[in-house]
Amino acid sequence: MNEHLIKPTEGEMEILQVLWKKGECTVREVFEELNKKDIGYTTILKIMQIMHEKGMVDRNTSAKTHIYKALLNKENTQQHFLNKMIDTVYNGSTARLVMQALGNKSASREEIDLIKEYLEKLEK
Amino acid sequence: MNEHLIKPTEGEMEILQVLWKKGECTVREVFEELNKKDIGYTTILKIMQIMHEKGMVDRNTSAKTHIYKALLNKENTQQHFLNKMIDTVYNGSTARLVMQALGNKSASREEIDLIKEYLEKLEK
DNA sequence: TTGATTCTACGAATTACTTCGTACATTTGA
DNA sequence: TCAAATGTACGAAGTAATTCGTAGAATCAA
Repeated sequence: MNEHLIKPTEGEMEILQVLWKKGECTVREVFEELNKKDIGYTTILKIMQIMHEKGMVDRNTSAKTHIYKALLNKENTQQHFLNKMIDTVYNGSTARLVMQALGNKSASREEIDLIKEYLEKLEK
Repeated sequence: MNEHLIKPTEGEMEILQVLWKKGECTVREVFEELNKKDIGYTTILKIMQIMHEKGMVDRNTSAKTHIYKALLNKENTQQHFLNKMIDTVYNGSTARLVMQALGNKSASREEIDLIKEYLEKLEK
């Protein structure tokens, strides 16, 4: 797999999130999902066209309004970013990353329980 | 604190890693530490100069060879990247990130034990 | 002392992402 | 039917990071 296929930019990543969540989308749907930021419709369109050129998304152009679909696998893509981050930000230490993630306020009680369960399963 | 102060680029991050690890460094030391990649000496120099303009590093210019030192706090900076990643890559779920990190081959037995200990401590 | 080395500074080229205006086609609905 | 709305395509400008060549100063070593 080509490198660039699994290296979406930040903007591409936001669009991928929407595609992963909703399955298939028009540009307008993505635009509306993201419209917290003030960013133009044609900007989203352009990025999605570029993603198509790069092979990150598939699109159905049989109707006037094109329907887009992610071609990148969510888990692989996340893993890619995770590995890169462990490498460049945590100097290769998964444990450092995990502990920092757990230590911050963003990990709730439920999340921590979830993780403990997961660890028990990993044991076996 | 200005936004850009805690948003090093990828290249800047690699240099910060070295500065955090070694404390104080000349450009040449950073260059040598990173020289796995084939990247020129003046490139590193330039980035470090830009980091200085941005206020990310301090430098002592009393001698011909300048000595650089990180001004960014390691933990804050890592936290910043982590939060951003949880947000843009894991849709806000810390647990998803942690479990994926634990599930991959990069988490060794020892690292997992370390994390379990850490969780026990968190309990109290 | 003087030639080689090492260093900084500067500037320019390159690359890549983002952003949006505009043109033009299609669809819709009054 | 025809004006408004909605859509795509295209190109160009803006922004930021990376890369390195070259010039000139300082240092070093024979």
